[in-house]
Amino acid sequence: MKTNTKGWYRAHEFAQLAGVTVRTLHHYDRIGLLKPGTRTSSGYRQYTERDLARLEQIVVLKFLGLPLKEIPDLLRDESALFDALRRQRIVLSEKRRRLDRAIAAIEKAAQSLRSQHGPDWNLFTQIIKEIEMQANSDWTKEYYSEAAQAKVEARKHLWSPELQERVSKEWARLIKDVEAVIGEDPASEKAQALAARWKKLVGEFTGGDPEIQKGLNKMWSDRANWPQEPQQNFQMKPEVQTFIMKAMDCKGAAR
Amino acid sequence: MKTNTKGWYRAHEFAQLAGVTVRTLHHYDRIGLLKPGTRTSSGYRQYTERDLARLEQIVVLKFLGLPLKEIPDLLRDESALFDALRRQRIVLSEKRRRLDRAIAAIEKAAQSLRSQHGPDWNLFTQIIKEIEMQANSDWTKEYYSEAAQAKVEARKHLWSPELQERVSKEWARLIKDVEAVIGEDPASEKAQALAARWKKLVGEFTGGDPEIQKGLNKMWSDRANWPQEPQQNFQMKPEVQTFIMKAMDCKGAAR
DNA sequence: ATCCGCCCTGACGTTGCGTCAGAGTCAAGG
DNA sequence: CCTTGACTCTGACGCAACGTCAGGGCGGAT
Repeated sequence: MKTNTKGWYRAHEFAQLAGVTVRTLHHYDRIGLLKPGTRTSSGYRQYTERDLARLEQIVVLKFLGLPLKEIPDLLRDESALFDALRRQRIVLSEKRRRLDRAIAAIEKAAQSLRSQHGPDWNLFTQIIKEIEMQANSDWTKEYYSEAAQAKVEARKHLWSPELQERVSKEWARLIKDVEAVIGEDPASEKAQALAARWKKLVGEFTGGDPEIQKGLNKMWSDRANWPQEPQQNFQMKPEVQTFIMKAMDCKGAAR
Repeated sequence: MKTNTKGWYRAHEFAQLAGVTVRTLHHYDRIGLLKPGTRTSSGYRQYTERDLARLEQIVVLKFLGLPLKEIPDLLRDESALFDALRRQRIVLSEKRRRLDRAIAAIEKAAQSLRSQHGPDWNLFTQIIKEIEMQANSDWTKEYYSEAAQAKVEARKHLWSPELQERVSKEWARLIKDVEAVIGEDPASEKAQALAARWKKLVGEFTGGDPEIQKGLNKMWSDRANWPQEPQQNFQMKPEVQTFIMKAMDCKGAAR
């Protein structure tokens, strides 16, 4: 270990070794991500070889787009790390798809604008809006934070085909059942039973993650179709949705 | 124009029409990007059909990754818009390349980790660092803001081969000349003449853009090699750089 | 009259540092 | 010994584009 003649690094050299700035080191220190083991009597940070190893790991994970506040956990728990990497791969692919769409939009627009003599905003807007629509058909984008999106994506892959099969069938039956009693009192026992089934299914689908459920509810609150993800289409009439919402509200109020 | 029975939209409906949130409208109002023409006596925003058209344009440009604060200019000046779109395409491609690298990193790492029985941080770190290096060989990333990067990229394409040829030759000569007088007084006339030539060349290379120059200086201040962009290598000894910096400082002080 | 839904204006939170400002420290040169 | 000059430290504000309360009005329907 040629840790320099002193046996430790000062901020500037340490930062250069890892290709970051001194400010970054201060930041990491403050948020507790990387604290130098010791300080001099005058308060100078003393970084060691071990700190360098950790910093390099941090830099790598940051490069992969992982948020700083998750990194401590990931460095402590290997399985969490692998999990995060799997999720992150999916997130990154999705980001790339979005970028591709944006690039395609620019190119298409530029093309049509060159062929015209002047700029045609209508055409321009239309072209890009079309491509935007494609993006929006990816429903998670609208209702989930990036972190939650990752979770959703991760869950998708945890889903065994059988589980998918079962849930989708149950959902179809449930929707049918609801349609049958749609005129009745949302506070009736029948309706309440349906609401309970509904809640349970949502729980299975979301894996009990409150963040994912929140997004789902948000979606239902202004759209009435289910994501057409695998092959199934859980489209339901607005009344079905309204009814269930009411029934669940009753329950909440009756609590 | 079926602008609703009232002839104008309230925040919520207007927002839904354009696929944004009310908060977004407030934001755009505050920053002056999109102000409703009128307000009711009680302060309610009244959006018109024309506002909708503008908002749609804004949404499109935002989708393409353009910063909000540039959008007003772009909507006013068509040539500026085209220019921005050209630059943005380059920026987006570059972003995509970075994403690709990150994805490749994860996949490579995952692969090698699967073949091992346990996780091997060294290997892992190494793999990703390699890929990171590729990214860093793209020098602009380290010293320019995204906006400035776009400008740099744009300039690259404006560079005629002859201009490139000329500048690179001049630069080589200049470096040689500086090496010859390196022991002398940075305030001497000779040195000052060289500093002037230096400044002029930097001006030609950067197109006079202060932001690009700033990045260049930043780079010089902690590294002493020129980007090996086209084929040329403008590597110079640290002393050369130090000397020129001093000479330029003298001039600044003598002002 | 009242209720529900929508509207308003602050104002703080987020992410990862950049960028001063003001002040102390350390090693070398005069 | 004192002065530089190169580093170091700790705040604290800035940025991009809103999200998310909090606290308090408006408007139309019942």
